[in-house]
Amino acid sequence: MLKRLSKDIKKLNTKKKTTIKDIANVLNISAAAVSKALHDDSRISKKTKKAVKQVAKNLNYQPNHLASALRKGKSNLVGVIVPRTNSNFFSSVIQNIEEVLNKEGYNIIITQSNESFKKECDSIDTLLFTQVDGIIASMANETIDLEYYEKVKAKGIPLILFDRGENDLNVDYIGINDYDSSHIIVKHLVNQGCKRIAHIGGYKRTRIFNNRIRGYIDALKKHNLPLDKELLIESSLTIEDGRNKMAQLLKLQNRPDAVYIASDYAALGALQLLNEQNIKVPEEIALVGFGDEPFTAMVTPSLSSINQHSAEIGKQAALTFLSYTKKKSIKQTLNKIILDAELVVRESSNSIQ
Amino acid sequence: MLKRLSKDIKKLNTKKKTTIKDIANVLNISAAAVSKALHDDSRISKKTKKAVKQVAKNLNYQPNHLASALRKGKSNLVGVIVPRTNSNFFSSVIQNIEEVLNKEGYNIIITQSNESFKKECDSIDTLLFTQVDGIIASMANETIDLEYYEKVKAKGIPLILFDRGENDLNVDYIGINDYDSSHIIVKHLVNQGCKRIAHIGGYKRTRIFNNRIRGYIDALKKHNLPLDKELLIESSLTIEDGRNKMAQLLKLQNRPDAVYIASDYAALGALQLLNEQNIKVPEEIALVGFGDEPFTAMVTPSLSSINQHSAEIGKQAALTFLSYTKKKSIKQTLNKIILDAELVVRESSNSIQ
DNA sequence: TGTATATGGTTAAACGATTAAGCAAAACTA
DNA sequence: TAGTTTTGCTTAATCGTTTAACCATATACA
Repeated sequence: MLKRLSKDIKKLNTKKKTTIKDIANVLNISAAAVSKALHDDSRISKKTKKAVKQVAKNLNYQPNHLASALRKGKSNLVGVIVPRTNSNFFSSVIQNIEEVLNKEGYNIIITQSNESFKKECDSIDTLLFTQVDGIIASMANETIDLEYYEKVKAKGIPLILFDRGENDLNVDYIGINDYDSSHIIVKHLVNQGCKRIAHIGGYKRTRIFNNRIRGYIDALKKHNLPLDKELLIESSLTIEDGRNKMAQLLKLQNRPDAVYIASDYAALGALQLLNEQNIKVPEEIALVGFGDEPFTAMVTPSLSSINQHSAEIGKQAALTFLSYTKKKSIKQTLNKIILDAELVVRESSNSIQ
Repeated sequence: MLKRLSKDIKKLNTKKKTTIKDIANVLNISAAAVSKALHDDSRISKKTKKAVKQVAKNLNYQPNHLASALRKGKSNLVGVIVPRTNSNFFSSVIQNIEEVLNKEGYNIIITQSNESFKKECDSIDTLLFTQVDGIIASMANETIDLEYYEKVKAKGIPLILFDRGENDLNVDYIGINDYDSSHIIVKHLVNQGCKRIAHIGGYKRTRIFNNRIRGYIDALKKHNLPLDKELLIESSLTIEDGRNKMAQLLKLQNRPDAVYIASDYAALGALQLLNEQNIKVPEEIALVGFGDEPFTAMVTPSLSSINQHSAEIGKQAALTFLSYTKKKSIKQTLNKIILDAELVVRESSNSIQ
């Protein structure tokens, strides 16, 4: 009796969130009925449903997501791990993932690894701790050890990789055809009359960059151009490093007449150096970047680049995750979606204007 | 009996996650004791604690975050809303928020409003639905109606705003001194000998941009410069619009000799146009941007800009949130943290080199 | 020796929503 | 009219963790 009283007092003091129980009390029905009514269960009469929804609105009822998640064993949360968010590619991918998943009642948790392996492992732990229903990730440059991702797989949580991540994990992957992209670029440059085409590529250990390098090498061969090792450089692909590696190329006795750079950011650094040194682009040296970041259209001269279809990658990644939620058994299979990339030709590689 | 059997079979089939109950069973103690042991409760002996932790490790126990969140009434999740993530400022703020909060056991959910009011409202709903313990936000350009934020306040969920968001909501705010920043910039330009200083500003309705505009006007007055309405332009501050508004300024009979632009992105657009038209920066027109994005140091000529202390803003925002978690009663008070901004002088406004 | 105080737990009730199982009343069927 | 089906709910268990309240035993103290 006393207990009940203190409880009632408590109810008066604290603006408690309304629960289905509160609704049930008002209508003198069971909480179960309320739950069912809110979910349009066929076993509840239209009249009751209407009443329940009305009261829910009046009391400003907000379902307790934690409770239903606990009961149902799923959180409706999807974790997204990206190397960084401040590139247009990743933020666009994220935006599209969010758009698709929100419609299906999922929310996303974004974490950035900042290209750090350790931070990436922490992110995975964090996401698992938060009981996400799935993880969509693009790996950090540093990541070679896949143990943490195996952990996710072992838990039976759907894992989808995009862009960075094609590897031996045997999980779904969405990305563009990096090997072909290199072919398209080299062919374009050859058509422009270039004969000494350099490549400032990413780290070979990262599969996508390795594919671009392989594509570059094979494309040279295809066009009967010799492979000059001085013209093939590994880079971290930041703006600064693009600048540095371009400086390295300029020091060569026999300079390249074109440079294909595996990232727009590095290409921007390279372009700035060329501009400063009054080296004419594309006349003296043609330039092609990768990623089609918005600024490529805005710099002078504008940068040719590869459109990675970030929106489509995001959508496909989300849809791939959703396909698992509809299956009964979660058996991860290697399911690669490889999109064709598209070369956007701009001033930096277009001499026939 | 049959029921119990089927349950046991189920246990064999599905790799069920281990719970505190499983640990309790192994050690023949109660689940409550396990819970307490894991939380280093003083009423549990060292011996038991040690045993519990050992078994937990062996069984690869991962606490069910949803269950504890439900029970404790808090999710240990903090929502972060930003206009977009693909600017260095916001991604740096986010990174620092995350760093501080992770240490205290909080995770963050990032959502981007894409400068859309509607998307921002959706984000708020989403975050409330996910039962976040707090929201740290920077408002979209569009946002004038504060009803949704009032909703957050009404629910008693700590709300902290940064950068965009100084307004009448009466909640904590962390930002830089925009008014003073304008003064610093104008003073610097005057010192460089500039006499006709233009300002491409943001939308007046957004308080921070309005403060920059007010600062600009007052600073002109202070230095006995006339205010020419033609030289004060409102802009969306994108790269494209920076270009357009600069074109507008170039059309004037009496061109400015300096332009102070309220965003580095717009400043970049302006700079590109000037470069294309071979207008010398800073000799003919000096340029100062805002935000100190990394690319300002990389463009030619490098752009002078205002350092907004993104890292510090992120840290302070996180710490402000944490201060609420330690208080008993959540009484939101207007608590502004205004950081002094810092002008980084680069080539675009430095004629005395 | 009897009482007080630690010590080291246990029990059981929550948190809020979901859901399998049950059950009464109404409606239909033959 | 008896039996079956449908309708529309209720009951009670459950998700995994936390925590207030309780209890037994050991130790301390006078």
